[in-house]
Amino acid sequence: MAPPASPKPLRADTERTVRAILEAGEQVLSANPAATMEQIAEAAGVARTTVHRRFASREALITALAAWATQRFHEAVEAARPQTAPPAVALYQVTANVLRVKTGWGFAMGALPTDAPEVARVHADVLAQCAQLFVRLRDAGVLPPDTDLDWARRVYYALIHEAASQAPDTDAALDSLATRVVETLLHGIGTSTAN
Amino acid sequence: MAPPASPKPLRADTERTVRAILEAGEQVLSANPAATMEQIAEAAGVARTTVHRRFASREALITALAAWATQRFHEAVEAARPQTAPPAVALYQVTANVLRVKTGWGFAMGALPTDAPEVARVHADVLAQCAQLFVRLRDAGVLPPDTDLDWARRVYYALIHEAASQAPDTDAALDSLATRVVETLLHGIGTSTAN
DNA sequence: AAGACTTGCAACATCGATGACGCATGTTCT
DNA sequence: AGAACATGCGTCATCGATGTTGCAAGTCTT
Repeated sequence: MAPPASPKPLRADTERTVRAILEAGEQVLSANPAATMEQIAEAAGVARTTVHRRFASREALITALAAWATQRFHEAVEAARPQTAPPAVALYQVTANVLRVKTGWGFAMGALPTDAPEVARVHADVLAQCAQLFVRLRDAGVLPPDTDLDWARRVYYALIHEAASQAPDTDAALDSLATRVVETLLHGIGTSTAN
Repeated sequence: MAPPASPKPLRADTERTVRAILEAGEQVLSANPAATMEQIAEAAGVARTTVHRRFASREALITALAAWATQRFHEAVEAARPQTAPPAVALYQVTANVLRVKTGWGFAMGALPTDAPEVARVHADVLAQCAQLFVRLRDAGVLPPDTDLDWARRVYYALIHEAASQAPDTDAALDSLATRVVETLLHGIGTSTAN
């Protein structure tokens, strides 16, 4: 559907519209997965027919949306260099980057059993990088050797998801949130001397 | 809609059907919030018309579903005596009880901005009890004095939600899960000596 | 067993969402 | 400026989901 080299350079006009629709779609659908095309169009500031012109069907929009959101998510992870940076640093960077991007992506990531080929691949890649990062964290001694890495990853996702529910408005707030997520992930919320 | 003393004792027949529909509704809608009445009816093993006979409209079903799930949730919390039991014990008990009940209630709790009067009241009550429990945990020294109680509660919810994604089949598995949730909540997943 | 109630089935009506056009009016690119 | 393209708007067709009703067969209560 979307070859690496775009076959036709879209007109500036069109690209803006497509972006607006995708962003609005993410926004609206995350709030209500059963939202209508009209609601999405309205949120995007375009006519309903325009949405249909750009995306043949509702399903096509959903797929494109998943691909788009996944792409942005992937970029956020990549930018943290999780493979090469010191694992503790990478963990923080990934957290901050993802929190910046994820302003209500709960839809495109969670509620989407997208069976599109490309999306699944990128998604799996992100998952693998995340898993790899946790392995490095364990090997670096940040996590104990007997850590259940699957549980660790899921807790991490859950914390990020929760933290992302309040959108940070400034960079300071973003860093504050990321710090909180990492701290909670590693040390929990109890008194460190307990148990 | 549902006075404390039920005006007419339902026939055994009817009650079974209603329960089946509610359970199926919870199950199906948590998997797909946009599921049709037919899918719910099918999952409940009844005809679609029967669903409409018991619940006037789709909205009525959703509302009843919210009320029902909230009720079960409330019972699970109550049974742990969060106000009187030692806070650490209560935390564990609440966790275990909720995990037992919540086999895919992600729908009725999260995706439901139900504005029904009774539901909202019970929901608020549960929230208050949870908040109160965290206050008691803090006062008991399990949590540090400067704990952000709102963040603590949200992390707790998120962890339970995550843990509930894999339904425990035995009591042992249930306790194992509850332990894991409480441990993670208090100590995180990092090495305890770190930082 | 008899009456009251419930369920399944089939048929029907309705309504909103989806999707497709054509046309007049902007926008963009060259 | 001029060609090419995108958009908004109104219109129309279609389809699936919702909700209703009548009737025959089954289930529960007493």
